[in-house]
Amino acid sequence: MSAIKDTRERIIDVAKSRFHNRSYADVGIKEICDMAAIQKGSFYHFFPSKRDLVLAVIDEFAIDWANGFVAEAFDPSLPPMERIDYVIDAAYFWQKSNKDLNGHIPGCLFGNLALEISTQDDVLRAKLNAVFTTAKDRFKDTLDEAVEQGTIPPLDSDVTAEAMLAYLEGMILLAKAENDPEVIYRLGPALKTIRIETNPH
Amino acid sequence: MSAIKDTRERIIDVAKSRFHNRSYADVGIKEICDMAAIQKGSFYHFFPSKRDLVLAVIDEFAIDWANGFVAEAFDPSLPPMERIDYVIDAAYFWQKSNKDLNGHIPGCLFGNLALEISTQDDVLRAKLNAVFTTAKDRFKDTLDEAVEQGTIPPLDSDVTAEAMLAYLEGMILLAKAENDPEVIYRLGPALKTIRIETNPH
DNA sequence: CTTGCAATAGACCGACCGGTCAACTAATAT
DNA sequence: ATATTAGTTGACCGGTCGGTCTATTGCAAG
Repeated sequence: MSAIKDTRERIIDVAKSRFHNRSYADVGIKEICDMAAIQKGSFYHFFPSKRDLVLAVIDEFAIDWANGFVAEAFDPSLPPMERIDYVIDAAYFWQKSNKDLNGHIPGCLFGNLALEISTQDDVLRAKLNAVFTTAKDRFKDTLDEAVEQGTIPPLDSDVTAEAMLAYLEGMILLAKAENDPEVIYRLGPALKTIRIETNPH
Repeated sequence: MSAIKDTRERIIDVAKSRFHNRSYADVGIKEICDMAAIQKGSFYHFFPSKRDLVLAVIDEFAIDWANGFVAEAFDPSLPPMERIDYVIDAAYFWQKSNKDLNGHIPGCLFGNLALEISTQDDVLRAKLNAVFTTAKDRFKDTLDEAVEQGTIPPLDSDVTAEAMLAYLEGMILLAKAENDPEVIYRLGPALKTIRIETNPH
């Protein structure tokens, strides 16, 4: 209601962009407090620990993502396989605009965190994994629909969806290493050609 | 020559496995010194900074890798496309054996570091990117050979090679998030089906 | 034997880390 | 009007961070 955003929300906003553009370990509580213009006491009033903050950040970002370009890209009014092209476009523009703003490709927050802390915190790892599973399911639904409509031959939609997600994350990883969003445009077209056949047994 | 390894080498060995299994930020100089059974003075005699250490670790690991399973997988005596299957096998066994040892999939050191520090250190980023370029070239040579032998139709071997590398890194990322090497087996078969056509213009 | 330098030891540094705490203020419910 | 609680302040904590420095050792060349 007020012009000044809720403190908790402000903390998460600040942390979200910083974790995304740098890393979990590199961003300290002090910095987050300064940028959110609050004191440490307030921070620890809302979050018992830094770990609880990143948990909340993952939740919030997953919601942003689902309501943002994922909702657009997986628009049911588009033909199924066109949605997948849309995912590439969305990823490209997102990374590119971020680079234009601050000179660097941030990559995917979930991918970044997964590689940084999966071996160190199993709860965090499981949470990230759940986000990936949700993303995979969007691909799977799309593939199932495409098969139903006869756009593509039947396949193992679940595993193919996972493969597509892997490819997407891999592209973003290489784009980040090269600091060049064009990688996504260059490699993007292959995304919808990935296929894993149904395993007969 | 001596039974006790050279100090510098011991530092790198210790750092290599720790950076790989945890993260750059999470592993401190003190810990590395303790595990290598040396004092800080010795460490800073060989490395001006932690950053210089990780630079050296990347070099060493790239050599290990090239001489290790990369050399095996891209064995010229194998039919080209079989080499690509071998890459999957090698990645699977490497991740699996590491999990059996310490309970966690470490992922790819280069991918881990790329996502952790690409936005924070451009020199490190460029070095990691160079490692990826080298890896891509192995795929490219293999594809060119396959085309030459008529095993596969002509394609854009350079971009396809990059796409294969992206997919490989993406698989490993998801496997780490799931902490399950089977992801690599499940998704692996699609690697050699990735194709990007030559762009006519 | 001595000179010189690479290698090592280990105490030390200021800065910063995540986190705590007691005191205070503002809003709300009765 | 009062009691209760949510929110906030900012000083403070022990520990660890990457890194420095001086002193000492071991070895090798002259």
